[in-house]
Amino acid sequence: MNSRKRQVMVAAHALFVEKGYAATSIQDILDASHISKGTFYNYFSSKSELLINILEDIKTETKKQRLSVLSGRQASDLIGFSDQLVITMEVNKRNNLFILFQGVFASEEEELKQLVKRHYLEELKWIQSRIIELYGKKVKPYSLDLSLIFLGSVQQMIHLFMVTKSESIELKEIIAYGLRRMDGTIADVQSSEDILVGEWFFDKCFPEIALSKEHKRKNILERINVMQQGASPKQKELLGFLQNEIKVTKPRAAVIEAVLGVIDGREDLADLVIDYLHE
Amino acid sequence: MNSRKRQVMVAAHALFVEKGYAATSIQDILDASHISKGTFYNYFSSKSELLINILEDIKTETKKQRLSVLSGRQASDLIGFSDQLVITMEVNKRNNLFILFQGVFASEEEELKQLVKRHYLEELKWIQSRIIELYGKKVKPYSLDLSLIFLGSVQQMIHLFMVTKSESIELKEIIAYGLRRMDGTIADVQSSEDILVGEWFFDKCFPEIALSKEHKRKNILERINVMQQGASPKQKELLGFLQNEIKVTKPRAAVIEAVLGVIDGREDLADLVIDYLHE
DNA sequence: TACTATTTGTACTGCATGTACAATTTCATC
DNA sequence: GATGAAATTGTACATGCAGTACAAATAGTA
Repeated sequence: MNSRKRQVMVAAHALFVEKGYAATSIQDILDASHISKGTFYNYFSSKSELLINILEDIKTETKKQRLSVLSGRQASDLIGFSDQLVITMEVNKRNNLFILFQGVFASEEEELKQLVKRHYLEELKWIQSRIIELYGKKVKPYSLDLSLIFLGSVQQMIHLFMVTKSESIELKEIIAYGLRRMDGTIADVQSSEDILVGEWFFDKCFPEIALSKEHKRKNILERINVMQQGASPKQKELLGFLQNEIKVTKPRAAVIEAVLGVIDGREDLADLVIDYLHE
Repeated sequence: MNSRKRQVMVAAHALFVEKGYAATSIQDILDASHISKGTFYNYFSSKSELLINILEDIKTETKKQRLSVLSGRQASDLIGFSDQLVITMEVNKRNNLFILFQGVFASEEEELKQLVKRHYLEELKWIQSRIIELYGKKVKPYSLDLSLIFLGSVQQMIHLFMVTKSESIELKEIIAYGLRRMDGTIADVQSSEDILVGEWFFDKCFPEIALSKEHKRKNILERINVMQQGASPKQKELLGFLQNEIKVTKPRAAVIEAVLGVIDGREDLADLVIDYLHE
């Protein structure tokens, strides 16, 4: 990316984190990044568009880190999930995203609001899919409820600690506590068969956010990429085959299932692929 | 209150709910309430002070409604708690408080931020004390954790429905679901003796928010007031005695306990009073 | 009616976003 | 090193907002 543009984004990012979005005027950004107003409006049509750029940067950075945490581990590894959550929350904290999002949500910039909304729904969807991967298909009917309870609890706790400026408790502990509660809650909702939102909420209300076929495929390919890191040549060959076959218009389901049968740590992948093929 | 001031507050309140705080300019308020700028600044030193006035109105209104819901019922009545929560959340929704608070939190008005912070901590504290009343002293060590989980889950669900503009689920259902989960969670944390925040968090971090002696006394007097509605003359006499005795510098504990022994629905009150006397 | 308090209208300051554009600098290419 | 296109700058300008100041008009009251 253009170095001037990057320069502005870095300076603005720092200012937003330090003083907040609303409190940072464009003049502040011009001063901090040593550029003129004209140049600024060459690259960004407004302060809010600048923020959109920054947020998208953060988003892709988070996604990358989350995937790298998982490399070499199974998708059904609880520690892996916990680490992913810690990383996510740390990024949020480091970038003051809680405050930033709150400000955006109350602002009048429609585009920004949409971005934050979409980001929220995607994060929720991600937690939901990870919960299914971790706890198995039996929790599927309760997966969205569980996600809401988990995310809500954790965020509420973080919020309390931020409000009281209390540094005594670590993100890691909060998330670990939330995950411990998850076990109890799963047993609870399963035994009572108690459902509030239902697993298909997204598909009904927001088809564009729901895991579309493309979305699922991308997911699978990403997962395969992660699995390939450090795999044996034989495993790599199998994974490579899957990668190509998935992309084909009419994947040969029987062959794929056979290949899946001899892949190490296939369980999570198999679930995803079978779900994908059967749609 | 001065009718002009009220007139401004009503108009501004409507505008804030409709368009949001940030999006409402003072000029909008002047137009809507048909007053001049001069008059506005006679009554309020700024837009944020106006909002503070409105929020305080809403707060006292909520408190009043919450108490009236409880009249004629025991404090340990789960339905009563549920109704109180529904009322609270309905007020929040009607006044767009979620959005309003978010905006405030991201703004630069220190006084407003403090108000919202305090309000949040007080609400949390209220939920905590109600949970103890409802589920007994045995949940005390877990009461703050439970409050955070409950409030977080419910808010997260409401947030999801607001973001997706889905009207299909009622506040009442959400709260009922949250309370059903509470039972499971209580069993869970009790059997594992798992504590994250600890019951004394407020006392350690925020002594001014914690239930001070005065605060507790006020609480008891309010509760007695509620109990007096519709009570028999005899009961009223007993309650009236308590009301006076509590206010005294050195309340006669033995007498109070004797009187408590013959009051209908004394259990909750007795807990509060004994806790108050033993401090 | 006369006195007082409230209310109004208007004009002003200061700061913010955003536009327009001519003047200047930078930089690759010849 | 000269040249021309592209990037960058500085400046002036339009607009809208919060908040101040104050003289003039109005309403309420005794």
